[in-house]
Amino acid sequence: MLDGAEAILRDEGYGALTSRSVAERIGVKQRLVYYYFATMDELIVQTFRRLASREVERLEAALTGNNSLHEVWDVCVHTSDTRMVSEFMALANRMEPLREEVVAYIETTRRIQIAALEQALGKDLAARMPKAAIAILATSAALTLHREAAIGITLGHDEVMKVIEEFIAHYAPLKS
Amino acid sequence: MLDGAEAILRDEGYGALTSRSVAERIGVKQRLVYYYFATMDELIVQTFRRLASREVERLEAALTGNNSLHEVWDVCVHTSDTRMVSEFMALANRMEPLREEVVAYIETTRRIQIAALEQALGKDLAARMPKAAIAILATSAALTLHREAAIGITLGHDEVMKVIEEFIAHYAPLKS
DNA sequence: GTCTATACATAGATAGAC
DNA sequence: GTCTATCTATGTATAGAC
Repeated sequence: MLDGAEAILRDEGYGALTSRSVAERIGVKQRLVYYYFATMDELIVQTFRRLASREVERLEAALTGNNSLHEVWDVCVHTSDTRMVSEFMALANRMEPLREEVVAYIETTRRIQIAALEQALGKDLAARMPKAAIAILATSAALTLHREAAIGITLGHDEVMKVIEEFIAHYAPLKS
Repeated sequence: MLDGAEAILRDEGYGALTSRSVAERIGVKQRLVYYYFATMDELIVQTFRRLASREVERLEAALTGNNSLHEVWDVCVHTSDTRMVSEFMALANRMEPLREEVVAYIETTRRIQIAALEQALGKDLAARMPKAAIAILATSAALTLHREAAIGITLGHDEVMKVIEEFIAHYAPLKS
């Protein structure tokens, strides 16, 4: 059921996420949704909770690697869940219980990204730029690229990816 | 009526934008919305069109100034419409006529931002970084800051604003 | 132009049989 | 656990009076 909810959010956005659409997606009747979840809000929160913990796990695993910065960046970019996080952020504006979880999730991922930068950059020259700023610049750009690509915009996309990847390659040369 | 639609999008998101909510907002009956607009989609497209042309005008005016980069950045940050552009992007995913207009709008604003960077940076060292990349990094971060602030996140916000403002101040010293 | 009234679809949620 | 059936609220959109 959570799988169905995720699929709908990813493919059609939260406007299409209804008890009926979830039920149809997984081949059961609408009533069953309310057997497992008291309200739609609860289904949404639990869907987010599962997605968020899965993402945090991926990021934490990437952080332990030998090339943590590359791996963390890879997780940030090659996730088809970017669209979903965007949907959850929109929902969070008017669902208090979800809001708290989204806030906690974003702060956690940001801290992991900052940790990866600190490991990679050390006391290098790049230390002039606060790690938090680099993390926000890079992840914001990744989000924008996904959102824009979804509606057919590509202007400048190659350039910004190149800049970020060269930055990473420069300050965190690959170890084997 | 367009004012009412904007207010709702800004305050409550597109999920709350209905013919009834617009009518109530401006103190008329729901039927009147369909006197002025054939469908809700048409109201949405026209609301976006007005907002977009207003933004483009502001950006173009900023571009002609003596400190164009500062002014363009100022327009990008000090617009309470960031939230709305976000809502329109979400809507564009499932409304073809709106999609085209949103694409055109974003490409236009990006070109203006790039023009401002070219004026300010000239053949400076910063030319190593493509202007399109700088534009995307900065505007994406501005969008993220607005969206996150709306749900109560501030982690790293001061740092990234400082980085961007110092970049601008460094490469485009203020002229009087 | 602005209104009352209403048709019709679909949303969330519940009752109760099997 | 899963179903059929249904209640109520709210959405888009239209008919037609004033």
